[in-house]
Order: sequence, then structure tokens, then C-alpha cells
Amino acid sequence: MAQNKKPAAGRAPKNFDPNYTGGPRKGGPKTGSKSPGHRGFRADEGAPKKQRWNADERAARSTSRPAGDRPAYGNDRSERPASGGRTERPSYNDRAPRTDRPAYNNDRPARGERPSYGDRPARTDRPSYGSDRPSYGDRPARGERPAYNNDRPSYGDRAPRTDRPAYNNDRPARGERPAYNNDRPSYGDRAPRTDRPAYNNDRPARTSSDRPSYGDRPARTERSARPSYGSDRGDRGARTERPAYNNDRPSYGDRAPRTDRPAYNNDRPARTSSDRPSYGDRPARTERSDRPSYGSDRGDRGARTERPAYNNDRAPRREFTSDRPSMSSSGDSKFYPSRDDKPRFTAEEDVVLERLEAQATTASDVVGVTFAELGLGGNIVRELGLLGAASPFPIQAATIPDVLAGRDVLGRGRTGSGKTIAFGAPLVEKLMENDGGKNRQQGRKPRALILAPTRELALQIDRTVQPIARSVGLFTTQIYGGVPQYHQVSALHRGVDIIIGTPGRIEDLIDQGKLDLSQISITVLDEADHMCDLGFLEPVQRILDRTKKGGQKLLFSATLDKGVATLVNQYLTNPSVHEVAGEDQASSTIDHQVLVVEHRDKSAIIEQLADRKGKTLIFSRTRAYAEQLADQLEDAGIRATSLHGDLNQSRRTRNLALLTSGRVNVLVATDVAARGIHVDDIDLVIQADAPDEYKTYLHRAGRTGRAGKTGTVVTLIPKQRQRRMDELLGRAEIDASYATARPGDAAVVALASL
DNA sequence: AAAAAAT
Repeated sequence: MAQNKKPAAGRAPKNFDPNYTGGPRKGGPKTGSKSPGHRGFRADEGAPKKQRWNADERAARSTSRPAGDRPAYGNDRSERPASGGRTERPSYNDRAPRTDRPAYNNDRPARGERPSYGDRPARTDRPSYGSDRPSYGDRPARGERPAYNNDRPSYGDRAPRTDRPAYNNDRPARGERPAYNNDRPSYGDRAPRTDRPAYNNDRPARTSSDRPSYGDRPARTERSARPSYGSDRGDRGARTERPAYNNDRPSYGDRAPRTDRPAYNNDRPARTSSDRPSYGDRPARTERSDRPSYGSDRGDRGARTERPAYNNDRAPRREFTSDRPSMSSSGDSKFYPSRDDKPRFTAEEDVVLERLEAQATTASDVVGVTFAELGLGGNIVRELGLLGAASPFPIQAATIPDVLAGRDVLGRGRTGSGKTIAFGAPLVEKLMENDGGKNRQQGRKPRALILAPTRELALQIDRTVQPIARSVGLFTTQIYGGVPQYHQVSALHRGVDIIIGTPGRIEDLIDQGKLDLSQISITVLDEADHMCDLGFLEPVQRILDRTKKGGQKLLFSATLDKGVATLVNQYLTNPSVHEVAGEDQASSTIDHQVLVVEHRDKSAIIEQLADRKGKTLIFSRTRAYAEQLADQLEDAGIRATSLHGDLNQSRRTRNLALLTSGRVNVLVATDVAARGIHVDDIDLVIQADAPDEYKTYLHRAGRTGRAGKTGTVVTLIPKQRQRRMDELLGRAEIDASYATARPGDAAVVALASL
């Protein structure tokens, strides 16, 4: 229970109260008797209140040490037993629910029945829920759930526990569990757990022996009163515990979509057609809508204005590149002369925007150059060496001097080319130079901000930037959602120099008055083009508006194009643009293959591809499919896990760590993992669903073939998607080989044995 | 569709 409180620390206790009271009361007769009487009369002096405060304090303490979760939890642990709550726990275990468990468990085994749960009263809600599903707006609630799951999991999972054994068997390597326990501090701490084994053994007997004690409970009396289970069920709807169960379910709720999946898949074929219409958004499309029949459509295709348009785009693009030398000499500030072109494009279109005119740096240009020569201080250079960056990569050599000179910079470097250090190191150097000593005081305001599109990326950036910052006595903190605010806020209170985070929580803290960006003199947008996409642009603009006027701005991305023109025009002054020359297909270490498959063969082929030794990253378009695939692979005996936005943050972090550490070899992810995430030695990327955007393709593919290593990208597409795929690969300037594949084909086997 | 805040 204390567990529940912990997570609640940063949030509204509201959510937890119901469960909380529900739990304790039933578990401990004492609390049960107290609550009715004392609550009404004395909220102030009652002993219960003290306990609560203690619990809060505990929670606060534990949350205050996120960095050192374990120690904090450890403390909790020690307290728990002392609290005596444990003594009561047993009674908790005796809870009616448990009695039900057996029954519950019995139902569970037939997980497939779950759907049958739908028949239950509680489930009835689902339908409505289901209808809400479509709208993601409701999801927010979901975000919570996951959180609930963290604590509860242990709880709700209890029934599932029966499953555990099997689960464990599947994941022998789950050394994580410890980590898992950490997440579930309170839970794991529970005596019951240790007892579990014993418990289970007792169970059979227990039911009979405990029953008497059950009889003692007031509530129980009611239970016993229930003549038939059937009636019991009727009551279930009203059962307070249920809600709790439901909370656990959420994870299951995710499953619901699964049911839809089949339908979804079925729709797919149709999709191709529906997607086409999306093309209709294009000017040329207007013609299309006129076309009554598809057949006629095709006939017209040759004449399609769009096509040529594509070609036209590309052609100039190359010219642009070839013009580079002359252009770059023309001046930096006019890199966005063709703004007039913009209106022609809509945001959704996957069109190659003109490349930003850039100063190209080649690898040969930086031979022999050192970080020190670029202007970085001794401590930073030393730290970079420790991080494995002995000498600068081209993109770093290109941008560091300009950043140090205080210029606004746009940097484009292929995935895995070292962009984080390219902005991180000079950023720290600059802050240090401006640090007159008065900036070390407590509560000083942050002076640099690094924005990223996903939490994992923010975390990863911090892992690189923090040591660099610390080497010169500066502090960083992460500000992103999905975790309690407390630690972040207290860090801000102590005073930090560099903030690394995602837009949502940063805005949230600003609105709460807990974060002041007025002293931010350097702002970095990583994956800048993505940050300019619909849904991100406005929050980013609001955040930039809060930073110091005239502050330095750095925009980085592997696919930096004129999609960032809005921000550039609005916030940057005379930016210098850098890229690394010679980064094209020819220099790539990635092999691209497209497998044309029958829809019904898709899952079998994915399974065969993923059943291999090396690390494999699989991308799916939706969270639900990612989850389904991960389950499918696990069922097939392949150690796999998933990464997507339906998981709570601790799971996301843990699952990613599973792949990083090699405890699983397969990660199935949504595009949350497409950009920036670095995991060593991923040698195969499978796109279970083809991406819609060429940039997405490039970023997903960029998860492999890093640091000069080789990698393979396999994209599965249905036959009717071939043409779209051609276009996309064309825009990405990638040459891929096509093959039609069936399960067991040589091509599939060969890929799996890579 | 996904991501990004939380309640």
C-alpha cells in the first residue's frame, strides 16, 4: 500500500485514496473500524492521519531519490516490517479476493477467455470504453493506468502469478526481475512475496483452515452469505476490488485493440486504396477525384502531374547540392529563399523538401584535428576521451567552432554520426565560459535547454551530456513526463544549468511556475525536423518563446530540411548550416531489402526473421501491433519485448534496457524508437509495417549500421504497396533489392542467419 | 498512427 502512495507522491493522491482505503480497510480490521468513526469526526488528530503523513514522507523521500531508487526503496523496506503493517498483511492475504483467486486463476488459464470477461458487468463498461478508444483523448487516462500497473502489477498480476512460473521459464534471463522489484518497491517488499511460495503451498490447506478466520471478518460474513457463486458474480460489478482489477487490466485494455486487429488487417488491403486518396490532397489529386474508375485512373497515371513533380523536386535538389560551393559563398542568411514554395505543400505530404544549403565538411577535412583545437577546454576534452570520442567526427568538427562563436547553427549528419557531442560539448563549454561564479548559487536558473521528441532520447542525450557537464562543475536534469515530478522539481530548486527534456513536461512545469526559462541562452532542438511536425511545432514554439530573447539556437537532425524553415525564420539569426559530405547510399554500411509478402504470411515470416542470434529491432505502425508481435514472438520461444507509448515509463525504460543489455534480442517498437535511440550492435531492422514517410525510413534504418558497422533493413510490404515503396525509397535515395517471399524461402532463411 | 503532461 505504501507503494501506491509513492508513485502518488508527485501526483494527486486522489486516485490512490480509493484503492488505498479499500485495501487497508479490508486487510486490517483495525483500520476498518477506525475509518467509519474517526473520519467523520476528527480528521486532525486521528492516529490514522499521522500514519498518512508518515506514509507521505516516506513517499517523498523515496521519490526524492529517483536516481537512487533502490536505496530509497530499501529504506522503505526496512520500515515496512517495523510498521507492523505487515502483521496485518497476513490478514490481507486472507482477503476474500484471494479466495476468489483460485477461481480467478482458474478462469485465467484460459486467457483466451478474457474476451469472455466482456460479458461481465464490469466489462460492460468496456464497450463504452472501446467506443472511446478511437479517440486518443481518452488515452490520457491510459497513461495513468500503466502507472497503476507498476504498483499494482504485482497486485493485479497476482492472479496471473499462476502464470508466472511459466513466464519465468520463458525468460530465464530475467535477471531484471530485481529491477522489476524495484519498480514495485512496496510490492516486492511485501512479506507476502517471500511467502508466496509458501503461500501457494499453503493454499490448498489454507482455504479450509483460514476460512474460519475469514468468518471473523465482517465483510466475510456477507460473503459467506452469498449462497451461490453466480449471485456473487452479480455483485461483482459493485465490488470495490474490481476497480482495482480493472486498473490492472488496462494493460489488457491494450489487448482489446487486438481484437480489432484482425479487422484492422482486413482493412488494410482496402487501405491501400484509402491511402491513395490521401495522395489526393495533392494538387494533382483533384484530377484524381474526377476519375470515376480506378482503371481510368491508371491510364492517366503516366500523365500524372505529381510524378513529374517528384522528379522535379529531386532534380533541383541535386543541382542545389552541386551548386553548393558557389551558394555557400553567397552568404548564410539566405538559405530559405524559396519560402514562396511552401504554400504549395501541405504538412502531411511526404515530399522531399529542398535541402538546406550547407557548408559541407568531409572526413578528410578533419583528419588530425583535435577537440582542443576546435576550442574546447581541457576537462571537456578529457571527458570526451573517456566517452570514447578521442577525435572529432566531421559533423562535430564542423559545428563546434560556430557554436562556440555564439552563432545559430543547423547541423545535419547521418544517423549515428555523433550529433549529440556536436552540440553537447560546445554547449557546456559556452556555459562554463559565461559562468562568472555567481551562477553556481542555489536555485540558479537553467541557462541551456535541449529538447527531444521522446523521453528515451532525452534520457540518452543526458547520458552523454551529463558527464561532460559534470567535468566542469555544471549540472543537468531531465524534465520529461511519465515519472513523478518531485525529483525534477527539487533538482530545479537546487539549481541546474542544463535542462534536457521533452516538450510536455517542460510546458507543464512552466505553467506550474516551477520552471523558469528566462535565462536560457542556448536552446538545442534535437531531431529538429521532427520537432517541427504537426503536434510538436506549437509546443516547441511556446517553449522557445519563454527562453531568453536573442538566445542562441541549435537545430540538429539527420534529416534536416526546409521543414524547419518556420522555426528558423522565427527564431534564428543568420544561422550557419553544416552537413557532412559524401554521406549517401554509396558510403552507407546498410543493406536494404524489400520483401513482398502475402498478408497471411506476414507474421510467420516475421517470426522466422526474428529467430536469430543478433539483435533485431522490429518496427510496427501501431502500439497494439507492436505488443501483439512481441507476444507472438515470445509465444514462439523467441525472447522479445516491446517499446511503445502504451507502456508506462518504467516499462519503457526497462524494455529498452533489456535489448541494450542483451537479455532479449528482439525489440518490437513503434516509431518512438525510430529516432535517435542508440543501441549497440543492432544488425537487423525489420519494418513489419512500411513507413509512410521517407524520413521515417531513414531514421528507422539508422538504428542499425551505426559507427561504421554493417546492418540490414528488411521492409515487408504487400504487393499492392510496391509502387508507393518505390517512390519512398526514391525520395530517401536508397537502392533496395526486391524479392517476393513466402515463409521458409531461402531469402528469409538467409536473412535470419545473418 | 505516434509522440508529447496529467488528472
